[in-house]
Amino acid sequence: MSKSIETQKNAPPGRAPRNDGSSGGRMAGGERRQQIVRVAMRLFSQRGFSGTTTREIAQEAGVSEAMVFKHFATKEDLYAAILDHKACAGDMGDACAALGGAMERGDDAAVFSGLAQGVLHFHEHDTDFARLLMHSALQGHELFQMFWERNVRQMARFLCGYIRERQQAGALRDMEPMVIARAFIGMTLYHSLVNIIFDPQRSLLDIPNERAAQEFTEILLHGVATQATAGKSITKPSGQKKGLSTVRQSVAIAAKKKKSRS
Amino acid sequence: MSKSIETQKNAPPGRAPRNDGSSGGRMAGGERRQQIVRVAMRLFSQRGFSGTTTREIAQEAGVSEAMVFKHFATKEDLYAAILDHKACAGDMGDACAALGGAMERGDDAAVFSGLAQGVLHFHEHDTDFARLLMHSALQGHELFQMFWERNVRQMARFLCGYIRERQQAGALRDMEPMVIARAFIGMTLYHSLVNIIFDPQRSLLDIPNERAAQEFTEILLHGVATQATAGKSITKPSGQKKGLSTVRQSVAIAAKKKKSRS
DNA sequence: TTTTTACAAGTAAGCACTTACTTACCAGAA
DNA sequence: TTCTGGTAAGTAAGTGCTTACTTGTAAAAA
Repeated sequence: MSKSIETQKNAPPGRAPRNDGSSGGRMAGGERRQQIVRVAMRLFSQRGFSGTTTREIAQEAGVSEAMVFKHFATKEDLYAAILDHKACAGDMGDACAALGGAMERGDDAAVFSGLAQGVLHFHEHDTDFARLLMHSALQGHELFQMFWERNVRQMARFLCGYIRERQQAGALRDMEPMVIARAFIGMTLYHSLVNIIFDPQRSLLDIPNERAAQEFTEILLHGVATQATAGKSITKPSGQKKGLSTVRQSVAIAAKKKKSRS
Repeated sequence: MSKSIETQKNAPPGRAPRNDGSSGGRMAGGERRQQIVRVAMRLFSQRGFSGTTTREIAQEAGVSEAMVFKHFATKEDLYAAILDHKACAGDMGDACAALGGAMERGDDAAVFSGLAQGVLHFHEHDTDFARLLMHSALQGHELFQMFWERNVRQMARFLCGYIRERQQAGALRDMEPMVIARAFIGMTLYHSLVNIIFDPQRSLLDIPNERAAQEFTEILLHGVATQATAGKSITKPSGQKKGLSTVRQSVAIAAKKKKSRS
C-alpha cells in the first residue's frame, strides 16, 4: 500500500471541515488537488486528452482555471499525474498473492477463475481508469507503456510460469504457454472491454463476473467439444489436424530452447 | 519525409503532366476526395479525432485547407464519411460465405479457425481502420454503434446459431452459446489488439496469424487440460460445478425458445 | 465561354496558460 | 480576548496562439 505523496501533510487541525468542495468554498491544497485529479480522470476517460479542455476540468471541479495550473504546471502534467498514480497503485502483486493457495494445491480452475475475477472486478469498479488506459494506449503515451510493462506483461509472464509448471506436472497439455495465457487473458479482457466500452447495455450477453470467470475457465481447461468428439479429434489425424500437431511439436521444441527467458 | 506518398494512380491522360497530386496540381474531384479520406483516416487513427487538425490533413494530402472543406462541409462530416464508407464496405457476409463449406461438413475446427483468420487478417492489413474504430468506440460515436450492430453483433449471432446447431448435433457441449462465442472472439480480437495497439513490437508473443487461429481453435474445442485431468474434472460434480450447470440448464431452455434460425 | 479545382488570406471562436489582484485562514503579539 | 501580518487558496480578465471554417480570386479543364 504505497500511500505516495498526496495530501497527508497539511492536516486540518481539529477545525470544522467547512467544505466538501463540490462547489465554491475553500479547501486544503491536497484535497483540492485530489479532487481535480478525480474530475480530470473522469473527463479524460470520457472525451480523451485533447477532447477535454482545462476550462471544463476547472468548471467541474468548482474552481477557476488558474487553480488547475496552480497544482499542475501543464495539462500534460495533470494527465501524467493520473496515469502515474494509478499505474503504480495497481500492484498486481496482491492479486497474484491471493492465488498462492490455489496454485500450491494445483487447483487450476481456482487459479484461472480467480485471476479472471480479479481482472473483471478491477475493470468494473474502475471503469474510468480502464477507459483512460485505452485512450493512452491508442495515443501511445509513454505512461501506458509503463503500465503495460508493470502489470499486463508481468501478469502474462507470471501466468506462463504457472502454466509451464503444470505442464511439467502433466496436468496441462504441451502447448506454448504464452499462447494459452494470451487466449485466457484475451477472453477475459475482451469481455471487460465489451462491457465497458463496446456494448455497455450488454445487449448480447449479460452475466455476472463470477459466472463469466468460471465459464471462461471451464472453456480454457476443457474446451467446448463433447468428450466423444474431443477424443476422436485428438487421436484421429485428419489432414488439417495433422498439420496442426506438426506445428505444435516444433513449437514445443522451440519453447524448450527459449526457456532461458524468465 | 512528410512528402505525401499517396496519389500514385490517377493516370494523367496523355495530357500536360503538370500534376502528380503530391503538391499543387489538379485532380478530378472524386479522386481528390478519396485521397483526403485516406489521409484523414491515417491521421485520425494515429492521433484521434480532436487530436488531428484539418490543417494537418490538408498538408499531408498536398492541398489547402479550403479544399478539405470543399469536399466535406465539416470535420465531423469527414470523420463520418470514413467510418460510414468502411463500416458498410466490411460486409462480413463474404467471410461467413467462405465458411459455408466447412459448416455443412460440421468441421468445427475449420469454421472457428477460418473465422479467426478472417478477423486477424482483416485487422492486420487495415490497421488504421482498426485503430480508428477503437477511437470511435471510446468516443461513443454513433457510427461505431452502427459498425457494432452490422458487423460484430451479426458475427456473434451467426456464430451462436452455428454453435447451437452443433450442440443439438451433440458435437459441442451444452453451454450458453454466446459465452462460447465471446470467449472465442475474445481470444482472437484481443490478440489483434495486442498486435496493433498494446504491443506492436510483439515482445511477448510473435506468431503468424494462421498459427494463432489454429491454436485458439484448438484451445476452444479441446481445452488445455490433459485428458486424464479433463475427464476427472468433467465427471466429478463439485459444489461449484453444480451451481454452474443449473444456470446452464435454464439458459438452454431459454435458448430453445429463441431458436428462429434454421 | 462556363464549370470546376484550386489557394492565399482571411475571421471568429476556442485553446492552454498567465497576470494582477482579492479573500480566507491562522499563529502569535498586544 | 482581540488585533495583525504572513501566506495559501482563490479568481477575473487577460495573452498570444491555434482552430475550424469562409471568402474572393485565379486559372486549368470542358
